[in-house]
Amino acid sequence: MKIATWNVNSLKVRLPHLLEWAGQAEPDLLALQEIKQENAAFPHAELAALGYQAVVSGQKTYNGVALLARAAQSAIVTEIPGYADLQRRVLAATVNDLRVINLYVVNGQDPQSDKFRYKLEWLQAVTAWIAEELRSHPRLVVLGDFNIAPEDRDVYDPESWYEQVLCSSAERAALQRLLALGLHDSFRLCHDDGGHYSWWDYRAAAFRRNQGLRIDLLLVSDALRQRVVAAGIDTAPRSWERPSDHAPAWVTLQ
DNA sequence: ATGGTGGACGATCCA
Repeated sequence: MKIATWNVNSLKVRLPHLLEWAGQAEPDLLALQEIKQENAAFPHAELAALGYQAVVSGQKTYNGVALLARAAQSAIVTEIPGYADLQRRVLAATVNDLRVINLYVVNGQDPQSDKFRYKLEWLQAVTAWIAEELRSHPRLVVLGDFNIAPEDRDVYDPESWYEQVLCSSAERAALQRLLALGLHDSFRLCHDDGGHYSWWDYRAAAFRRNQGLRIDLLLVSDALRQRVVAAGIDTAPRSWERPSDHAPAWVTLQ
């Protein structure tokens, strides 16, 4: 089973890339972030033609997440329990024998900003929710745009990113608290080296120079760890015309 | 060089 995540940065603009990539890569399950459109605008028909059924938590202008799957999805959750949030950033579903949680983690802008406080508060609420989900769903995948590079080896220039947003110790500690629930970064179960990134700034020719960060993650629970066969990031779509600033990341499970 | 680009939307906000 192949599972993937992709921040498409506007599904309206990126639908041709999505159809092209999904048609080639053939994931069984694909989590999307930053679709930036309302549920009513979602391109169900185009994706159904590729064999996908979608569940959507859309929002106009900003945010918005979706889950595409070849199999039926059930027990849909679009809110973090007990945490009032107008921003559409989470989507959970049960697919086959897996529980899947799609996250578009708050960016945070700058460690001194109000948005950063929101990021940490949001991560705390999500972690509490996932702890609860794990109790009833031991076979859990948490995937999405985490807006956190877990370690310096996930950053092209750690010195210039030191204590900057996406890399700060406060964010990394929050991610570690999530992982400590019994989740594993599937990419790191398969690869030890640096230089692998999933996001490159649109500016300063960052992709051409491979100046990126690995911030799009697929976490698997203890019960799924032994089923991980391979993991990777498909950088090709980032080189296509008018790309998302993120590349799709994936994991295959036995 | 304290910038640069891109999406949404229609002046800035967000990333």
